[in-house]
Amino acid sequence: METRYDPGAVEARWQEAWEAEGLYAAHADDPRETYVVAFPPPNVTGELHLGHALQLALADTLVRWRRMQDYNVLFQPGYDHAGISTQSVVEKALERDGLSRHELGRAAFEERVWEWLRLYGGTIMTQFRRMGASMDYRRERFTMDDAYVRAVLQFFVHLWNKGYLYRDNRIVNWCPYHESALSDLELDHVDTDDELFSIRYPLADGDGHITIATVRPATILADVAVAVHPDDDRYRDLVGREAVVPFVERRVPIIADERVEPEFGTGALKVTPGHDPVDFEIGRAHGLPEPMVVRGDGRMNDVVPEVAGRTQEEAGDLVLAWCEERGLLEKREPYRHTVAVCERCASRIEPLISLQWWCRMDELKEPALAVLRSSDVRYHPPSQHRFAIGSLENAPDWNISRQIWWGHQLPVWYCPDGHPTVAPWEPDACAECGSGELERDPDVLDTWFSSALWPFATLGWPDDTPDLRRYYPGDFNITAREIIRLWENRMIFSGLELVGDIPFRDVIIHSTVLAVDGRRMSKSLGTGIDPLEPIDEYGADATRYGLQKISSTQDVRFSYGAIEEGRKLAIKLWNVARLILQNTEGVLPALEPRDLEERWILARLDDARAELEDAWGRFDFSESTATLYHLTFDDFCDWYAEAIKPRLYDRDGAAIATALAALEELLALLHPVMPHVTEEIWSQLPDRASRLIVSPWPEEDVRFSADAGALDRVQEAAQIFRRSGVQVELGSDDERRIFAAVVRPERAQSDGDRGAEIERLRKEVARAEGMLANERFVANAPTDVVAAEREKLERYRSELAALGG
RNA sequence: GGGCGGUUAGCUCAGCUGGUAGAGCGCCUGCUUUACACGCAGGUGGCCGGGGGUUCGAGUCCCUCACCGCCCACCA
Repeated sequence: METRYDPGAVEARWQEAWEAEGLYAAHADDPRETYVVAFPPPNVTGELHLGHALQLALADTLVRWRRMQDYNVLFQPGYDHAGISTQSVVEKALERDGLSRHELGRAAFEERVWEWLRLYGGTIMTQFRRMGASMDYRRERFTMDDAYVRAVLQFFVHLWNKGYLYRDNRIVNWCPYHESALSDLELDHVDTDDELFSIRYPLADGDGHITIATVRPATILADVAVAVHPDDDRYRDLVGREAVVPFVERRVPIIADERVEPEFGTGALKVTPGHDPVDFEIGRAHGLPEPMVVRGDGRMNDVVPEVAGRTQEEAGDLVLAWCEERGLLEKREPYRHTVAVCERCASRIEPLISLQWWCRMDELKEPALAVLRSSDVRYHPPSQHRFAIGSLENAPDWNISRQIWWGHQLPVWYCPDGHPTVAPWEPDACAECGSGELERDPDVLDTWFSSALWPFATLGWPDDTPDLRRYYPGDFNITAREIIRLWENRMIFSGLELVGDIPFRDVIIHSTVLAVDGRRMSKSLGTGIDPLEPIDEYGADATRYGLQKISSTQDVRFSYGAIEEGRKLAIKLWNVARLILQNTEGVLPALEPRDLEERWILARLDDARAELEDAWGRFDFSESTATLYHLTFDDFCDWYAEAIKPRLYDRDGAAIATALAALEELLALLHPVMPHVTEEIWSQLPDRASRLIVSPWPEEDVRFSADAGALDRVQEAAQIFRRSGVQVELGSDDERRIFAAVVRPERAQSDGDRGAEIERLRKEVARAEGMLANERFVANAPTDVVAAEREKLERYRSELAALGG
């Protein structure tokens, strides 16, 4: 065995070996109970970031634990085509060659994306392997696989047949560069210096005016109303009258709406439903028209001929000049505010009205709400469960169409009269008028539309496959908090709708890893950390351990300290294995554990196994890492290994046999978290080390932490040591100290320590006496609490007596 | 503005159903020759954010205030 542990070499070797041996392979005909994880497919163009690393560390630990418990585990990897994200990456690559997708055309562009993916896509799977993720890599799935595309289109057809889909004009976040609608999550918000203009709209009947404020004077051309707050006394008598929009000189109503913020500007809002989300809502509520003056490329359309084709700045200047000439420009002032921009290209978002496909949520969400309310599907932690229910209850209709090229093109064809025909493949004729002239809808589906099918489309749905029958529903899913509404809830309702069952029972919402200074990790802030750095520096095992240790709370600061601790743990394990293995020679006879420390460590390992099962069952990784750390350092290395060292040197057969068995068990418990180092050590153990023990539990079983009777026996032993002048401390269940007293009598305390111990016991006795003397305590506290206190007092007194205090 | 979470040792954080505080790192002291200095033994260090309440008893439950953060929605 190497003197020093070198994670890099060991990890690379085992990752290769495991996969070559097919250890991760899942088989539908394997009769053992299944354990299935629906793991978030990363973007196909993505690279490993801390979110992935954390998800992998947690999921892979659970998966390995169950695999060791003889489950038929399915841990399936895959990629998401990530529509806008991928398209943007490829477009940027094209730009470097001086090309745009519009020059290429749709078909050629799609071919470029595929080509790009063949060349550069998929690096993240290599990085998953470096984390030691035990996925069945042969089963890699992609949301653009032929089979998957079929599932997506089938989903659309299904929703259409159920009457859930409709088309409607809605205001969308429009990126003028990508010429596409963006979801709210594809936006960044940046502080921007603008100008705020106060402009007078003359009243149509008679004198006077009403002054509005705007930063986008060009959109004045599309105004259809002026709105004020219904409780705003300043304008109360103006409501119901009309104002004249400058430049276009159109008469528009003055209306009252609660969405107007009276405090802002003059308290009067120009209503532009075509170019502002709030205005759109107001417009809909008041039945206003929805004209638009800005085109998809951000320039002015020809609705107002004077500005046709101009930029918004130019058009705005013309409008302002017009107002100024007529004395309508009341004020212009610097104004700093946040502006939504495209997160890919930083273009300023243009709210535009666009004809979109929508999915009604009212009926679809009910079954999902039912399984959440009944906790058939549970989010962890519970606060996220409540959040998931709340956000599903309030889920608005789902905009499922996107105006980009990379993705699943809508399975909708239009005849010249505009009748839509929905079919999973190209129909021969319009379903409504029979026309054979059909043109496919150019839009593609929202990326999350296909993601919603992930747990079952990856198993072959819509076909009734052996995989689907065997591995659905799954066990758990793990993801980040902000994905709940986008993905989790949608997987649940689509699983119920299409397959008739929940996709998984548990959803683990892991902590958000913040930068060391407590801010969010982001590339733009320069606060991001590449998980490959700690993997290179400390090893994958250490990184897995460190990430789990810090994964308990909602937000957690990244810390190398936790990973450093993981490295220490791996090294410690390595060294204690060296101690045992270096002193093991030849074939050993099967032996019984003989001495107290041997039975003690086996008991500890047994208890630890139960503790881990409990902690992992509750997805409490903070507790599981703490258990493993203390088991290894304190119990196994500091006490047990130190105690048996002399007998190992003497080649004591029983000591060696037990040590090997105990080591093997320790490795098994650590393996789910630190697979590489444990596997490396395990591979060097003599065959079937655990079989060296005939019976780990002799009749005179001593299980300190589990068995109160055993504690009594240890107490007796301790009394004997005391009589021979050895000081021991019997805390209520401080087994390590008992153990120390029993097996290491040479560590007797000095007289000074003894004085301190007497002092401590006196304080304890005084405290217990005080509590028991308190009549209200005795009367009101639960009887077992009082009894426990009496017991403690008894014990402290006897220990004090034994010390001569 | 809405939702959620945090505030415990110098730092990063544990503290399960209430019984007067723990870990790792750091720091201090002492230990280097048959696993490990990437180590061992021991030690220093905390009015558990402020205030109020419930209780015999509150880091733990309730209310409130103050900061900090995350997510979502955002003022034309």
